[in-house]
Amino acid sequence: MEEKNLTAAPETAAAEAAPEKVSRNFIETIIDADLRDGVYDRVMTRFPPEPNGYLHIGHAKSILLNYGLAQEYGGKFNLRFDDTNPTKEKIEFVESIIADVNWLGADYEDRLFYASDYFPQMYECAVKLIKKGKAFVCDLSAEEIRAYRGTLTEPGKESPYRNRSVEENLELFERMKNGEFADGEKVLRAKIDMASPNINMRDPVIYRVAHLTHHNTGDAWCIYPMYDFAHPIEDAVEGVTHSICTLEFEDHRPLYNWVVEECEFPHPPKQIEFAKLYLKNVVTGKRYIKKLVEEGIVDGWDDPRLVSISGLRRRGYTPESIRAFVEMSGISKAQSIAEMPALEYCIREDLKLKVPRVMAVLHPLRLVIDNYPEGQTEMLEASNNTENPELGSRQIPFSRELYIEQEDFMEVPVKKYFRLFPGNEVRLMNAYFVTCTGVDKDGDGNVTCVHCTYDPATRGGNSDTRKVKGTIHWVNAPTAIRATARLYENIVDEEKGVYNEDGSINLNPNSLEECACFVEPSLAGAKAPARFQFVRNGYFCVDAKDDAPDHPVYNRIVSLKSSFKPV
RNA sequence: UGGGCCAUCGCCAAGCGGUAAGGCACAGGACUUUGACUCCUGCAUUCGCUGGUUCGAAUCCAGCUGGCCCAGCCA
Repeated sequence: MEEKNLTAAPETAAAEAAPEKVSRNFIETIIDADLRDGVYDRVMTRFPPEPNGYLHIGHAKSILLNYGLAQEYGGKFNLRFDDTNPTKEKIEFVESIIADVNWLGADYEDRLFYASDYFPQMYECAVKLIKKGKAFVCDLSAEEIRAYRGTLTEPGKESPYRNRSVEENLELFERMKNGEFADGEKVLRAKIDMASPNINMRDPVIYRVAHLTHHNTGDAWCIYPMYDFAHPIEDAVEGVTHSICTLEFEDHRPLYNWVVEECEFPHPPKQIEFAKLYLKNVVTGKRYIKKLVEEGIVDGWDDPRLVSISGLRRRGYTPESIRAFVEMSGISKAQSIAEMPALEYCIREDLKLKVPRVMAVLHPLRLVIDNYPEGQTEMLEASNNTENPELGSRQIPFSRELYIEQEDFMEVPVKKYFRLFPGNEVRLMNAYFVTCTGVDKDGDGNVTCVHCTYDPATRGGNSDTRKVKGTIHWVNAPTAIRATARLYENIVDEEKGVYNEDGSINLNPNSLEECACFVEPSLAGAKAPARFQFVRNGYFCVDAKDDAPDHPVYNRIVSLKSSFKPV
């Protein structure tokens, strides 16, 4: 006890001086040990997408994890397209992936690679295996191979072609390369163990014939390596030290290690698996999103309701907020599902001090200040961000006619309502105290206009004599800019989960509300990706796709939190 | 019922034999020219279960239970 306290004191002092110490994740623990034990003397990671679709939030975790690790250890990070299967890959996807990785800020410097650029090395590795008697050309059909593979509980049977001579295998493999065989006619297989309890080790196919034009290598090849053979070679060739992938590849690790060992790479990379990032009540499946796009339910792969990187970008999320979310979510091997409120917290937190806070009225209601001089307009000063003075202030016009939010007026107030209602006084933010004196109604009894009187002594929103409980925002009617605000909600109906019983997506019919709104004149000319807080409403950004000079369009990134819940 | 992996608060997640960090969410309260922000306060006598080892176990051992992944010439 005594002794512990004596030693604890200086440690505590040191800990206070040092930046806050966050616990290390299991991958960092492994890398620390590797560096300490001299297994590696540097760190190189990589993000290896197949260019067969768009990236989503789950990929962001992998990108930022790999990039972050390289940064942390003063190492290198590569972007590499794992393009070994031309049937699924398109240049369109390589372009979108590059754009997304760049936007996220994962800097691969000049190290943008294509697995297909290593086809010659891979071919040489295959020849080497054949010469070592570790690979053979197999004539079995796909169906036969499947049948010979055995099952999860029964061992497989060896291929009748397993014991071909090295010479014959060499000749046949070369003829495969030369295009003498049709697709599916022959494959090259690793010779490992048909009785292995790990099915990946039962003489896996490592090369197949495919007479196809590849987006990068054109018609140079008609044989293509399989992932399990290609990937370890890609990593080894680039000098990757820690090859980080997701959990479903755990069973492939023995094969990964077999390949690097049999191909005799001097500094073999190490595969480490972590759990993917899933989000609750979110659609990430390619074929589901494809369907939503095709049916016109969403506006393309970058629809702001999707969690594709491009969708998040268009929605107004910042790379910083996504990085914060990924860091907040942590790295482990436990299958996990994060919740949207955590992501929303991250973007609010990021934008809080960074963006101007301005006034916009989403659902307008006219307000007339009857005792304000007709035809007069005055300019009032408003802070751009009350929590960050560096953002300065601006002048906003004020006159007799304004718009306020429909929600901010109730003819018959509910309990604890401290906004505008007949007889009540509120503050118009940055302007004056006003008291509601009455309303105008249309033939159906709907309130069309609220009448108030103002107190000239409260200019700027201050009073020496009294306080008001409510402060509401407004825009000056004559100078307001008409705009469209898109209010997004989850595209999935969260009450019932993502999928219906028939497997279709359980859509939220209210996932998009388009408002004809008014914004204050200071927003004139704002261009994407400009972001703002619309005070009391949420964070918004200029839509990158549909915004036009004569018709501004704003996307709601995220609403503000609210503890006001009328019964 | 072969193999691999996982199991700590509603959701993430530290912890690595010395007596349960932190974040999100949530609930109170203070403050407030945003019912926001900020600030306080609360939120696992307990770590899937059952035994065992130990002075001491979330941490070690054994058995069980539950979940995820694998039988593409996809990645």
